[in-house]
Parts: sequence; C-alpha cells; structure tokens
Amino acid sequence: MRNKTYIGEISNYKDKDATISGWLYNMRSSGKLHFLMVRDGTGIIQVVVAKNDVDEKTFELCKELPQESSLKITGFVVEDKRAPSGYEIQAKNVELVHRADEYPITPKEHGTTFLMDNRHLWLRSSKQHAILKVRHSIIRACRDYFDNNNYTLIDAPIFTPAACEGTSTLFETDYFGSKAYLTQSGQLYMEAAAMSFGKVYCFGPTFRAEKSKTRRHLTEFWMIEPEIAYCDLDGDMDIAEEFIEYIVQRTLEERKEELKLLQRDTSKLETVQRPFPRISYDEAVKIIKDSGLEFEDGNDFGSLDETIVSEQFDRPVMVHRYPAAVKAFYMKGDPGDLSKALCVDVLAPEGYGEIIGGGQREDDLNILESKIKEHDLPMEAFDWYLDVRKYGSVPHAGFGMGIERAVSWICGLKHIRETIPFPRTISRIKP
RNA sequence: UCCUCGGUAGCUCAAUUGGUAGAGCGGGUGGCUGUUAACCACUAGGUCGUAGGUUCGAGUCCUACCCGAGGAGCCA
Repeated sequence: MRNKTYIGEISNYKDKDATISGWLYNMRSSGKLHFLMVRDGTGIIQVVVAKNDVDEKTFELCKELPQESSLKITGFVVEDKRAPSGYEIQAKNVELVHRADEYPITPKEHGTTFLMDNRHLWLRSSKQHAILKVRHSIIRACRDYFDNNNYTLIDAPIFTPAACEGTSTLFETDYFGSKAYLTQSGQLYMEAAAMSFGKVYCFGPTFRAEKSKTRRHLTEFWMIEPEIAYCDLDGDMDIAEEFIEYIVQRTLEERKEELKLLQRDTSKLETVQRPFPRISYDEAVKIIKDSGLEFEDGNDFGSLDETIVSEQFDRPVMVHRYPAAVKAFYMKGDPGDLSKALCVDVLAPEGYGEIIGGGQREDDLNILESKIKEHDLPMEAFDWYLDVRKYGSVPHAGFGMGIERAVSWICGLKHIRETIPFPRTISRIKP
C-alpha cells in the first residue's frame, strides 16, 4: 500500500501510467464518457472513463457511483486544457474499494448549522481542507519561530486549582472529591519556567466557559504563550511584531494555493512587515473619539472600537498602556503613570480585532500581594506564584496569541469556528 | 444574561389580504463521446420546531415553550 502515486505529484507521471487511491468528489456523465473528480488529500484530478477504453463491467460501475465512494484507479496521465487542474487520467481500471452510502453534503449550498452537524464529513470539502492546511502551516511557523530563537517548550497543565486571572468563567470539574478547573491560560506557569530557562513558550488548548455567542469565540481554543525573563514591555512588543511578521510571511510562502482557493486578498497580508505602529491607549481613545463614536475614558475597548482603531493602519497595530483597572492583577504598573498598565494588545487589521494580549508582569512581591487582595482573589492559591518574586525576581514579559483568531484573520474568514477541526462552542459539543 | 432574526421534503429555499404545501439540488429510472456545481425527460419524497388557542378553514393570526443564528457584555 505504500508505493502509490499522490495526486499532488501527478505532473511527474505525465504520459505514463499511474495508480491513485482516493475518494469520488463529484461526477459528470455523458453517455459513453464518465468524468470522475477524484481527491486523495493532496489534490484533486479528473479521471476520464471512456466506454471504449475499459471493460463493460467497469463502465457500468462508474455510471452509478455514489459521491465519496473510495476508489483505486489505474490509467494514463495526460496534460489536457479541458481538465480543471490541467491534468487528467485516462482510466484503464477502476477498483471500487467501498461504495458510499448517500452522502449528505452535496455540491450545492448548505447552511452552517447543517455543515457543522456534519463537520466530520465537511472536512473533506476543498475550502475546509484549505483552511486546515493553512492552520497547520501557521502552527508550524509559530513553533519554528520560538524553536529557532532558543525558546524552550514547556507544557502547562490543563487542570488548574483556581482561576488564573479571576476574571473569566472557568469550566469546573471534579478532581477526586475537590474542585479543579480547566486552564484558561498557561501564563503563570510560564512565568515560573522562564526563571529556569530564560525564554519559554507553551502551546496548548485553553478553555473559557463564558456564554459568548459571536463569530470570534470558542469555548475551547489553542493558545501559544511565550514568556521571557529580563524583558520589558518594549522588548515584548519587539518580539510580538517579529513573531507575527514571521508567521504571516511563512504562510504566504507555504500556502499560496490554499489562500487563492479561499479567495484571500493576499496584498493585505504582504504589508504585514515590521515595524508595526505602536500607540498608547490614550492615543487610541483619541482615534475613536475623532471618528465620532462615543467613548467613556477609562473603559476597555469594545469590538467596534477595536475595528475603528485598526482600520487606521495597513498592518497590525500595537496598543499599549491600558488603564490598570481594566486589566488583570499581574500586569505591572507604568512607573510614569501608575494608573496605566505595561500591557499591549495587538489588533489585527480588517476588523479582526485582538489576536494578542500580553505585557510586562508585576515583579515586586509586595505590590503583587496587594493587587491580589484588591482583585479579591484567594491568596493561598497563589503562594507558588508569589515564590517567583521571592527568589531572584526579575523584570519579565510575555504574551498569548489565540491560534484560531490568527487563522481566521490570515484566511480572511467570517467565522472562527471553521479554523479548528472540531469546534466547541456554547451550543456545540458534537461531533 | 440581554437584544434582533429565524425553524416548511435529506439539503437550500418559496408559498400574495387566512382558502388544494411547491421549486432547485440530492435519491430512483431512462438518454447523451469532452463534461466544468454538466444537461434533458420521467419519478418517489412532508406530523410546516412543540403544545395550546382564535376561525367554517391556520404554514400564515394569538400565547407559552424548545432549538438555532447574529450581536452586546467578556475575552484570545
């Protein structure tokens, strides 16, 4: 079974015989000719079955093949302008591996709910296939960026004893009689690890139990979180922009075909190059107010606010120094204005909003303890975290990027749920 | 949790002021030697989300509930 030909490399077999193994994507028939569109995960190719070229049994078989039947086909490979991919196979033999039942997803239009109910089959469609290929490339680029820059991969736990930030709603689970929660971030663990390895990152699933029902939210999503010892906010922003530039440019190189199939305007990605604009929260507020929108000083940005700010630029914009009051307890205060936090959000262009949140962490033990009290968080849950400030505390910073939001932006999608193979949302846990 | 919209054939949708539930795709049967979401003919396929109510008569009007989609909040 190993020495077979993949459709993706069919051009190497021009004017030669080849055997492909795949699934029937669609079929058109014309009396004494059948046109089978066959896919195998690496590509799709037209197979021509002519009545005169095959035995009668084979020809009759192809006449009534259900969509998605699995097939092994041997034939002569030719270049032909009439074939959608430029190449086609003139069949000599067609072996039916399995006759499919009536396939629910037809070549016509369907609603998203129906397609999501059939997500396990929808993955076979060309658009979904392309999105997940892009996702794979983005994840590989993320890992390569950190691996090539001497970061150490440190896996964070999924079960956690208490809220990391105390803000989001967590999924609660029974842990041998006591309560445990599914992680909403690996960050606190990365801070501890950075004091051992210097530069670390984690990449894993993250869970939020908020009842968000929008095209930007999942209850289970993947986040990549670097953390760097001896790093301040400016250094953090340097890393974030270099990182985003790298993954976008890598994806443009590796996934031209897929982005074309997704009809992505790649000119809007080609401009994603350093330096990215860096503006303060106060400057962002001015942009929002100048646009005519009402905004109350000191508030966090809503999604419309983010869109208005990001529309001013042709590449991601980094907004730093938000009011400390709207940010998590571990953010370090700005020495120049303690009402502000040394944090940064990276807003993707074209209305895609926040893809990265991060900043410099509070490294002073006493300040951190009082922040925990201010936020009404249980001190005992953070004893280990406070230890990081007791034994050789240093300035450190990091950020987290939601993979699905990055994929959604880079692919130019309307819904985040198509960026993950099996999405989990407030109303979906199957398939 | 709140706001808006929706639920009719396997799928996508239509049905006029309340008056015999329809089309395309998919399925089935037949036809066609260059099809491009092929095409042509015929054919099968329905508890109109659920439960009540108004009416001679309800897919259509009223009430409650269930489910879904988008948005707000919250966030990546």
